Amino acid sequence: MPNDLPSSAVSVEPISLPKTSESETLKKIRHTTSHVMAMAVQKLFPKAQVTIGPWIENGFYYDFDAPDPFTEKDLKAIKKEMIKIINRKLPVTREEVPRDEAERRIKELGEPYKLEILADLQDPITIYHLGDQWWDLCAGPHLDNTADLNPSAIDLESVAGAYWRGDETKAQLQRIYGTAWETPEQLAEYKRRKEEALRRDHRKLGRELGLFLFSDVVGPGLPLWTPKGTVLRSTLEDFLKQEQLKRGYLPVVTPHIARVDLFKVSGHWQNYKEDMFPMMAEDDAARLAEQGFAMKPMNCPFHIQIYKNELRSYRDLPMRLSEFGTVYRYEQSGELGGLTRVRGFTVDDSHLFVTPDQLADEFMSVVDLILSVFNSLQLKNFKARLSFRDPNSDKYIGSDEAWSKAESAIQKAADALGLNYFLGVGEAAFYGPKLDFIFQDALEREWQLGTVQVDYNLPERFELEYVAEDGSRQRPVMIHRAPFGSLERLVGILIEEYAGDFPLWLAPVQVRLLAVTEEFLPYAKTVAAQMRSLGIRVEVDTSGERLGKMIRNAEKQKIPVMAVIGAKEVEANGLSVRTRASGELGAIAVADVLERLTAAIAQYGTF
RNA sequence: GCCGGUGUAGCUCAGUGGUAGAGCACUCGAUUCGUAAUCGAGCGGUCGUGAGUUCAAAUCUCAUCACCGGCUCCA
Repeated sequence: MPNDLPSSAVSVEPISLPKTSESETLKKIRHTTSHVMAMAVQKLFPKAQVTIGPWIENGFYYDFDAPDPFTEKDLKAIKKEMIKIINRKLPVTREEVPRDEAERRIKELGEPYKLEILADLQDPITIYHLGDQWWDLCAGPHLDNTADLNPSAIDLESVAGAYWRGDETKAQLQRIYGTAWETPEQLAEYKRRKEEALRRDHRKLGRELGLFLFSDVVGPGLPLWTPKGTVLRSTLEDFLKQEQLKRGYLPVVTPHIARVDLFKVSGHWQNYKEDMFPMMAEDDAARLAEQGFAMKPMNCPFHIQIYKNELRSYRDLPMRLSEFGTVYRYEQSGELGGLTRVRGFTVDDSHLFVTPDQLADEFMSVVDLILSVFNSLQLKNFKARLSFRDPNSDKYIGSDEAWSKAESAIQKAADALGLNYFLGVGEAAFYGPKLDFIFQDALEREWQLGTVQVDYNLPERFELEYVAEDGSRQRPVMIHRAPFGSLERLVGILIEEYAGDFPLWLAPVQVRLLAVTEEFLPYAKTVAAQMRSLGIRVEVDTSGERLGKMIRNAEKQKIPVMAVIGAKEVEANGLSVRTRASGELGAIAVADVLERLTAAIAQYGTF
């Protein structure tokens, strides 16, 4: 990397930025700051009603019900008011009050949301006061005095709409996000890291590295893949296809659309219609009769048709049908973003049809595959979530019995594998529970990639069967699974994980050849042809620029291996190799470079 | 879909009512060069789109589209 810092820059103690959950001090600071902010807001906007204002990992927020939405301009005034409050050195005092007393006081203030919160609180009810000016229901903990806050370590970041109790059908509140630290240096470091994260943003890198694009004319959420981006995608596809071949998966191909009737049988039409593109019908009569075609939001109903094509024997099972199937989901406009949330994406989908006896083993071998895929991709930071249904919701198909069976099958397998998981109630698919693998992007937002799902319901709805050993007809169980989740989301996460610096085997361009002057271009082209014939992705820089500029350009494109060619190299039939990771390696014979490159690529290693 | 913000050249951005700018990229010319930017010239924008206000709109107003940060939802 170019070193823009003065070389005299001394190394300083790195500033640590703990998460709120890791620091009692930060918990206090952020609780108290959020109260100070709420007090400031109510001073400036007396009609604003308070609701909740918790700390979050990097700061805090507070939700208000305000007659007019806050704008970013309001934040400045609020911050100013907060500083005044801090400077008044108000003591923060805790008070325990009986429930009816709390109720009386809240009614006196006229804060309906607080009343709702109170109803859910366990005794004892605690109130925190800022001097005698303002109080809020709160479990604490808090600082002792507003003067313990450092105004230079506090910042208000953004405003957003948020629904009361996270429920779309309830009132929309105005949320203000802020952050607060022990020292101004920590705040500065926090902001610096946020900017750094922006540099890893896959949307920015995707454009800079020329991997994918969006076109207003094509439509939102519909990525277009450039030649380089397509190399990435297909390298990932090929990698997984090979892994799956080793494990007995059978590739299939199915169309992008199907009759609506198919989705009625599967339940998508009833339970997933909101997420589907509108039906295509020949005319209004057909539309009314719901006789039309729909883009597929999932691949399962199609694979099921292939299963059903013949009478299956227990000897055929497990049957593992796999497809990189592109699906279309009509996501709400505000949910779209980069490659992590799109409207058309490719699922590395497989559906395993198994006997009940095979379920546990198959499930575990799927998880094994998923973990080995993550390992090959050097993805280490993920969480496993058991995504079960919400018992109070009616958005699921199938019997309670089928659900309990599926959920306990997943939990048992996860336990047997020693997976460190957490429970996500209400996160299940409409047809069955899942084991999901969750990753973070550069901005610490969470995204689900890999998933395994156990499904007793679709086999029921499609009346799937196999002939058992005793000649009886039995119902198979389905496992839906996708290690990548979707190619689009995976590539988005990988770009940010690697900061665009792809490992050699994945890099869209693996080698760039740089001729010191144009007279060495013919030699460069000969070497390039040799590399290409070995399957190495190589480019020759024909720009005629100076070497320094060509290296700079290759570095900016994050090409892992550069090879410089001048008189010495031509003379010795060699290459002067420079890698992004290690810099100049000196002169190496062409034959050796070829051998080392092919070996490194084959082993997912580095040059 | 909802709340807030942003749309000026391929990219990054300046320009707040009076004749559209810079750097990089691109093209051409000169230079033939040894490990992160050679020099010069040129090309390039109905200022997201559509209405409106005004003698005059990139700039003010409204609508609309897209993107960004959240909420909801999700691979």
